[in-house]
Formats: sequence, structure tokens, C-alpha cells
Amino acid sequence: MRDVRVRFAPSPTGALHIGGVRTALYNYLLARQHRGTMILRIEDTDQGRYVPGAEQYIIDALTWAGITIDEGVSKGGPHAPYRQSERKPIYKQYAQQLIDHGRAYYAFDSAEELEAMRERLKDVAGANPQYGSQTRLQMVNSLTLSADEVGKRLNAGAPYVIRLLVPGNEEIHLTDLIRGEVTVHSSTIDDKVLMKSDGMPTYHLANVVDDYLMKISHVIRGEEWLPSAPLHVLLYRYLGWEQDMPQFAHLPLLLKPDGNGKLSKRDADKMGFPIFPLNWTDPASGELAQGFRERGYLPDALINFLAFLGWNPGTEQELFSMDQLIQAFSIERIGKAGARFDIQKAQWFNQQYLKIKPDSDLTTGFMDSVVAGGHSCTPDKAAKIIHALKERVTFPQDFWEQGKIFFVAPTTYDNQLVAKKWNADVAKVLGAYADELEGATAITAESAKALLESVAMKLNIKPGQILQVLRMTITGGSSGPDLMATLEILGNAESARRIRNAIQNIPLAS
RNA sequence: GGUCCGUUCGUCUAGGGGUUAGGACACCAGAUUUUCAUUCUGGUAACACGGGUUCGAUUCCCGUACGGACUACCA
Repeated sequence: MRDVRVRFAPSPTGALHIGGVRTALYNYLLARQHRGTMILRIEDTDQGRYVPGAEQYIIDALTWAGITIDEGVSKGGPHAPYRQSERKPIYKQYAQQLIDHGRAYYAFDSAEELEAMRERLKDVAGANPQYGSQTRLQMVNSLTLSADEVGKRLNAGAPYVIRLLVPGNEEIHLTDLIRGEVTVHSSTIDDKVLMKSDGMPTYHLANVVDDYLMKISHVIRGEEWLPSAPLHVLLYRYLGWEQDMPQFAHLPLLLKPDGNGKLSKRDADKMGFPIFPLNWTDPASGELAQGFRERGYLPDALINFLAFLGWNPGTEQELFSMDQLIQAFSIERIGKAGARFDIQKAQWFNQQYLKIKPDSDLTTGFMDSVVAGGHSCTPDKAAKIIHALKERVTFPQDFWEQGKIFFVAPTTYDNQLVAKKWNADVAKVLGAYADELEGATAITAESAKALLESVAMKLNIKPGQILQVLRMTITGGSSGPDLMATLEILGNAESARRIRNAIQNIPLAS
């Protein structure tokens, strides 16, 4: 097997879509598994759609996701430049070669003429409104014009494009690593534009030329490219590179969580989840789209989740580190059908990864949010809070959401619980407990519990009966981390103060 | 419309001519936790349809339906 060289080749037209991250991931996995090379190439041949900042965003997003690039933009390499806009002369040369070999031709048709042709053919039964073997001889191009006339137009600087001369009656076969043999009839392919009138190549030419020159071994890309893959095969053939043609693998698409169709930003917005890896501010509208990173998704968790959307190892193991993915990955086990994007599953992965993360990795972030919330916190206290909350969180920011109670005393109390359980007897027991807490010099979860038990015994009440209410006086709510641990973290004085507050402020039912 | 691709629980999927069609997420119930969450146990739930081939098809073949992608001087 030849050296594995794969590329991720996005277009810098905006933020990197999550589906693009998965495509990059599969490329990366194959490269690493075979000790090959991962290349990042920027396909910026459409000047009109260029978005400033998009290229850097793509690099940042891949870096965050843990997908490292060996060769490419901002990295360099033996096949530089890796930005297609900087490779213009190269494409021109190959387009010329195609013309010289009679495989491509100049076309001078205006946009209006093309439109007119499509209109004319729209209603003709059995005809496709395409620029191809059926129609090319009725158009303005170097096949219908005399050599003289063509030369005159070229010299005069008339705008032109270069089109591929696609044969009218030929079967084109290609082998897709995921889908097997795919056969397409050449008559269904139109004479695709190879060079645009602005001198830039189209995707089709640029991608084939670059993949060949960069010695790409596998083209792993989205399924939306499958229909044009036969065209690319033709290009390899006419350029004389068929022996070196990369292997193709067309990935199933990521679908909307509900309904039908390709996952889009609109769907993500509607369902309230991100679709971009990192925050992205659209330069045109100024609109901010929140990223997975900012939402609290861990890169490892997102990668694991993404890897399983369309691929699985065939075992029952679900949690895979990047290294394990590299080990286990294989193109053969990629599915054929599109995969719905299920954000709940992503959350589950995140929870799993957060749980196995060492507490010490979480303290700094937590302490920052405490400070941002206008409070202060010792590392020791932070560690205790994280320990208490660890089993209950899905995202890092949940530590602050759920840990606020350690810094802010409640001012309101769970209505239902008040109505059901709050009475003079309970208040009396809690008052006695507050006395005990104030009498103590310090408390631990154990001593707080022992104290509660002794108070309860003295007043002839079961501890279980007041635990819920005690929690409410401390946190205001009916759920939260282990109550005794909560008391320990709060300390005896603050705990007692909160209990007294509650006794004073919650009216007794008459 | 045309071309191509696809179709196993609600979702991600395993499997593959004879299986109680397996797992995970989600959901529901029970257990444990004298509090909440965790955890554990259990449960509901799927081979799109119709023809073949075959002793036997969810699995192979052909249709149909449904879905998707593509059909630009966008990638």
C-alpha cells in the first residue's frame, strides 16, 4: 500500500460546520493509523464567497478538536502553497494541457445565452438543460467557432471559460470504499467549467490537480460529492493520472435531529444546540453563533460522539479516546446511511468525559466563575465543591450553576415543600439543630450528621423526616448535592445562620 | 423532472439465509442512597412494502414507496 496521504479541504466561506469536523476527523484517523500525513488545504477559488477570518477559524477549530495537521496552510510543507488561490498558474497549465489534447475547449457564452439555452430545453421531453454533448454544438465555443475567430476573441481579451469535453456515450465506473461500485453514464454529466472567466479554476479541476500533485492516497469527503466523482475520474484519465488516482470514500451525511434533510445551522438554532465547534461571529451580520466549546463540550467527548455518527467499531465499547479511535478506525466499518444528529447522546458523552476528568483539572475554571459571579473561593473549598457536584453535572459550567448555593444564601424557598412539610414542630427541631451547630467549633459531614441524629433523638423525631426541610433551609430548593457535605462546606456558622433565616422568614401555616 | 445514493427499536447502531434480532442514548418502573444525584436491576420499542430465489428470508435478487444528495463561471 502506498503512503497514506489524506487532506481536509474546506472552503473559507464561514465557520466550520460540525459535519466538516467529522470529515476532518475520519481523514485524521486514517492518517494516524497508517502513520501517514494529514494535509489541510484551503479551497478558496471562489473569490466572491471568501469570508475574512474563516481560514483562521478552521485552523483554531481543528486545533481545539485535537486534529493536528502535518502539512498545509500555516504549517507549510513540500507541496506549498496550500491555498488554491495562490496556485493559479498551476491549474492554468493543466487546463491548457487538456485543451491541447482535445479534452477541453474554450466557451464564450454569456450568462444570458446560457440561461436562454436552459429555458429552451426545460420543457423538451427527455432533454436535460445542460451544457453537454447534446447542446455544445449550438453554443458559442471553440468547437463551433473557427480557429481564427477563437484566436481573435482570445487576443481581444473576450471573457471565456474552459469546459471539459465530456464524451456522449460512455460508462464511467468508480470504486467507492464505502459504497462499492458506482456506475454513471457520461451523458448525464455536463461539460463542467474547469476554468472560470476570472482565471480561477473551479473545484473540479483544482481538486483533481492538487490531489494528484500532493500525492493524495484517499479522498474522504461528504456524500454531496458523489455525483461529481465520475467527472473527477474522467479528469484523472484525461490528465494521464489514472494510475495514481486516489481511492474515494464518500461519507454519509449528518441529518437533522427531526424531520428530513441535511443538518443545518437553522435546525441547530431551533433545537438550541451549537453547530460550530467554536464561537463564530458572522462578519457580515455581526451575529454571534455559540460554539460547542463555549457551551461546555469537551473536545474528547465531541470527537467520540462524532466518530460514532456513521462509524462504529463493531464491539460494545462506546468510550474511545483519540488514540483508541486511531487504533480501531476503519473505512470498511463506516455506514452508508445518513445519521441523525442526536444532541442528547452528545450530552451523555460529555457527562462521561467530565466524570473521568481529574478534579484538579476543574478547579481553576470553577474558581474563575466564582470570581466572575462576584465571590471568592479558596482552592480547598473549590475542590470540595467539585467533589460534591461531580456526579451531577453534564457541563463544566454546571459546577457554578449548581454550586452557587455555597456562596449565596437562599432568599426564596420551594413552595411545595413549604406547604407540605413546614410546621412548628419541624421549625423547633431545626432551631435546636442550629443551636448545636453554633455550639460546635467546626463540623465535618460526619459530625454534622451525628449532631442531627442526637437532636432528632432528643426531640423524638426521625432524622429522615426533616432532612428534606433542612436542605430547603440551606439551599432553598429540594435537590442538590449530598446535604451533610453541603453543611461541611458551608461551615457550622453559615449553616446555622441559614437555618435561622429560614425559621424567621418562612411563615408557619395557621 | 433527470442522475446517483440510501432504508434494522424514537435516535445512534450490531448482526446476517434458520437468532428469544444484541448493545447504547432517551423514556418508564423497581431497588439502593434515613436527602438529591449517581449506581444497579428490569421494562416498552425495530428488520419500509410487494414480488421472486430457497425447505426456509430481516439477510440474496428485482420492483414499489419513502428519504437524501447532486443537477452553477459554489464548494
